[in-house]
Amino acid sequence: MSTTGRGLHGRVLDTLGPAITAGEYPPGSVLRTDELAQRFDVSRSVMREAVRVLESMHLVASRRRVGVTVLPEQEWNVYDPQVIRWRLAGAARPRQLRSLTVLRSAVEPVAAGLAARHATAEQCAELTACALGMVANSRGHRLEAYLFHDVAFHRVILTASGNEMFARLADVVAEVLTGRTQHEVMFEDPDPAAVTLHVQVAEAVRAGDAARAEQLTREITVGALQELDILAP
Amino acid sequence: MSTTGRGLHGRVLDTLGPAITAGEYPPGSVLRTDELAQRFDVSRSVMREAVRVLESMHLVASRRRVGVTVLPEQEWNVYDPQVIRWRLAGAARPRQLRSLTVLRSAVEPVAAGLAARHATAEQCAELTACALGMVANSRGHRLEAYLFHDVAFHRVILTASGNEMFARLADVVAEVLTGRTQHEVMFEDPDPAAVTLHVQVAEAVRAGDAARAEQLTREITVGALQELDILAP
DNA sequence: GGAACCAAAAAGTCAGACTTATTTGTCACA
DNA sequence: TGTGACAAATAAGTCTGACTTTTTGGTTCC
Repeated sequence: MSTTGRGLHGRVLDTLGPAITAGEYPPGSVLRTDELAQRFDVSRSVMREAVRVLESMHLVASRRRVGVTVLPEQEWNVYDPQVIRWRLAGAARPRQLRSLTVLRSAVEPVAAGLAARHATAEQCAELTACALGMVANSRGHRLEAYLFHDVAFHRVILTASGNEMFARLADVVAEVLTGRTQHEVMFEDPDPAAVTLHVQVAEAVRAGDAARAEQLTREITVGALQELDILAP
Repeated sequence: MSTTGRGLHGRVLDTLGPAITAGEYPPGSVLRTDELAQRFDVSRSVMREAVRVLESMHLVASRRRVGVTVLPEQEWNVYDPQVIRWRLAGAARPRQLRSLTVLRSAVEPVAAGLAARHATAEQCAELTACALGMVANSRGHRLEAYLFHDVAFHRVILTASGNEMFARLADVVAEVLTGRTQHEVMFEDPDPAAVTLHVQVAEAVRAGDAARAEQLTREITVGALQELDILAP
């Protein structure tokens, strides 16, 4: 499913990346390239490539005569899909899921508003199809099929916004939605109110009603926040 | 000021990164590692490290027997600070500035709302100081000092939100604000209404009035959108 | 006690030989 | 004529060993 895997250096990253993002090496820890190369049984060149990638993610900094230093969390490129995946796979998963859901609550309503202005006829059709698919699978433990349409729905919204920054969050949102279904609400049918909201958003986008699309999407994301007990008291 | 520079591979990236993000090599273009190494007069190991970094940014994909293929724009990690810097430095600057401003308009109001709930007394004080600094430099062509406080203001809002994803956008917002001043409005004094809004946001955050902080910040970002002729008709 | 100097350590760089996967082209066979 | 298997070419991938450069920390001398 996930990650690079391509090449030896990718194999090393699959182990080292999750370890670092899991906080296994506290910030300030010093690693030595040669020792790592030995530990992973690869040549120094391969290990150097792996370190370079970690460095470009700001997970570590390499300094002469010192070694490879693990950087504090606030330095990390937390928008790097790879980093996000590593963190979602580790103990930081709940916190990562929360921060991503808050990000969603900021981005998706605005994206929906823009989609209402910029969506093509084709995108409107696809959006409606997704909403209908959600309705059709909203009862009777058809969570897998429901999730499929839910993910597709949000992906269309984000790409139809016409903003590349929003569009690039589609994969992240997909993983949040998938993760939520697979952990919290796995056994219950989805909230009927949420399903209705999706249908209404599709309508609003089709009608070109930006304000309404934004407001309705805001209600959807508020629901997502409440699921995680992130409330506005 | 900017970029890595550290090491030979960094030097290579300083040239290759901007070239690729500028679209100098159309998507699908094939580069060969050996040829690049020759062109930049570095060893293959160094060039491989550079390619690995570009690969982790999803700017290129390396495949055996084929070469290093330039990926289409929609694959790029557009949230990577390095990529953002490269694009801001090139011909794509206006478009990049626009998409980032739209992102700001989505994120900052929500961040301000969260800041109103989570900001410490110290952060509130700093925010007020920033707002006052803006007022003090809002007249008489003191744009540099004004910008300094403006940048600091937005940085405090984003970090005080308590959300790591928002906090990591502080540098990006800083560059947008700086870029805007250095190009568009360089010679005019800032809009008095905008200055007032900043003061009011600081007040709202201090008072813990999340809804008001969010609404006022929304007005600020709407102004930023209007400056770039991104309107809501 | 401070400044200059020296030695060690670890990353950085390079060159060359070798391996492996993938593509493309060719040839034989149906 | 089309199709499948096989062979050759190609470029990335890997490994090794020697060398360079920077930085740090200690030591010595004034």
